[in-house]
Amino acid sequence: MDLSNNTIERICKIFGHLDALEKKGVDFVSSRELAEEIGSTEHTIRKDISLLGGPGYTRKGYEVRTFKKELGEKFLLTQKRNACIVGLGRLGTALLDYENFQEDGFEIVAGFDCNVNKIERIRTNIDVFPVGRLAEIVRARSIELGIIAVPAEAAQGVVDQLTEAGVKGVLNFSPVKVNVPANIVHLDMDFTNALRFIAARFIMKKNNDQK
Amino acid sequence: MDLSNNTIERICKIFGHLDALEKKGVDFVSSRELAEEIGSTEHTIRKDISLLGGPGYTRKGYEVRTFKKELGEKFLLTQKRNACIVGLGRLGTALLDYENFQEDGFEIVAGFDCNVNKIERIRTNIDVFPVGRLAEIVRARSIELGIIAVPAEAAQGVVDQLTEAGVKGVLNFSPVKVNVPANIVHLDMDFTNALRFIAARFIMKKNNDQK
DNA sequence: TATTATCTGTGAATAAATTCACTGAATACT
DNA sequence: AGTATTCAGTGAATTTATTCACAGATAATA
Repeated sequence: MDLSNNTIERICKIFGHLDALEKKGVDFVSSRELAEEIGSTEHTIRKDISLLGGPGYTRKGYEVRTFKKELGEKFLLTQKRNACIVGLGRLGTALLDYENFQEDGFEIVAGFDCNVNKIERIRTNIDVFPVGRLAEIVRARSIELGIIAVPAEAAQGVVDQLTEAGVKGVLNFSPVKVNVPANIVHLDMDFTNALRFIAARFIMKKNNDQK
Repeated sequence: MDLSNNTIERICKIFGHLDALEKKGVDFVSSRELAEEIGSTEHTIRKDISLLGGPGYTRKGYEVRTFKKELGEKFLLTQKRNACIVGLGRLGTALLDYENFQEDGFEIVAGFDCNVNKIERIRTNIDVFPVGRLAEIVRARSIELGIIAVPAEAAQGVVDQLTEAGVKGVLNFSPVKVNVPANIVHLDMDFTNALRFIAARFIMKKNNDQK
């Protein structure tokens, strides 16, 4: 099984939507509805799902509960995955109690910062530690995912420590590209780039409309 | 000129990297170096750049200063773009003084929240207002970009108000898909989906390695 | 029970994105 | 000088992703 990044991204969105539907008590959902919800086409969705062999029912669509369960078992979040946040500035502390993580199978089990004063001041029910204890805690708590919320200049160092300590994935919020070993998955979320992207898109749209 | 989203995304990353290089005092950069930095190939980069008609020099590459300037003029950030943040919880306030925005041509000129107590308590040099004044302030301050940091259930309503008031782009941090009119550019940044994506990728990677 | 409508699943067709392969040009080196 | 090297630019080839088109199946309808 070899899914493209595009497919994986859509599958993740589908999973989120199935979760919402399940909570609403909806039993079935069609490829058309899913497509509309996640911003794609029914053809693409069906192709994606066909790669997973998911069972769909004529004139009904996919059964929300079993389909979600299947996706969960196949590669998502059957078991809880432990994560940690490194860098407890404004963004890091905001992420520390971002409730949606917990709801969705990800548990933040530790926070780290190099500034001990900051650590003492943080009021949260999540344990916080100095960065010096990172490797130790990552191993002790079976942390699989590292979330980077440190300033640009510190990001690569933190990533190195995390991968050294054995995390399997890194979500990078710092505004620099980080290098990770080939066997580690990582994703950059650069807010400035996101704004640039939006600005660039609407400039282009304007140009095209003028034509 | 009709650039694909992939191309635009790469161009944005290139722009960011050119900015960093300029600050370091580097004069020229090759397609190979850019590719490595943004995680692509030199071929793709050259194709992207050729669509813009950027001038490259034999055995030297692209001149950092002029190339960055060209990109800026073409569609990015020649002039400052005003943005606002709606929702001043932990994430919203963190974004309020995310310094990188200012450095990069985006200026947060207002924050909004429905909870007046919260508004009064915020200590920042950015003006904050009740959501009721959103349309008024968006117009008065020529706000082009809206950044959504409200809870899921409030997101669509805020987006509607923002687009009604005339913003051109929306960056959505809430964990739901929002609908925008066709002429508005928007981008969803769902943290949970990002973690899911990473988890899914590394599960797949593990499966492939076992083969 | 027959008919119609709707939805999946999938091979084929199309479109899009990436990579290749090569030309031309300027620098560096001998 | 002359030669080798490195880099941009670009049409062609290839790969990848999306869309189409239709068969098969079941539910709804009459």
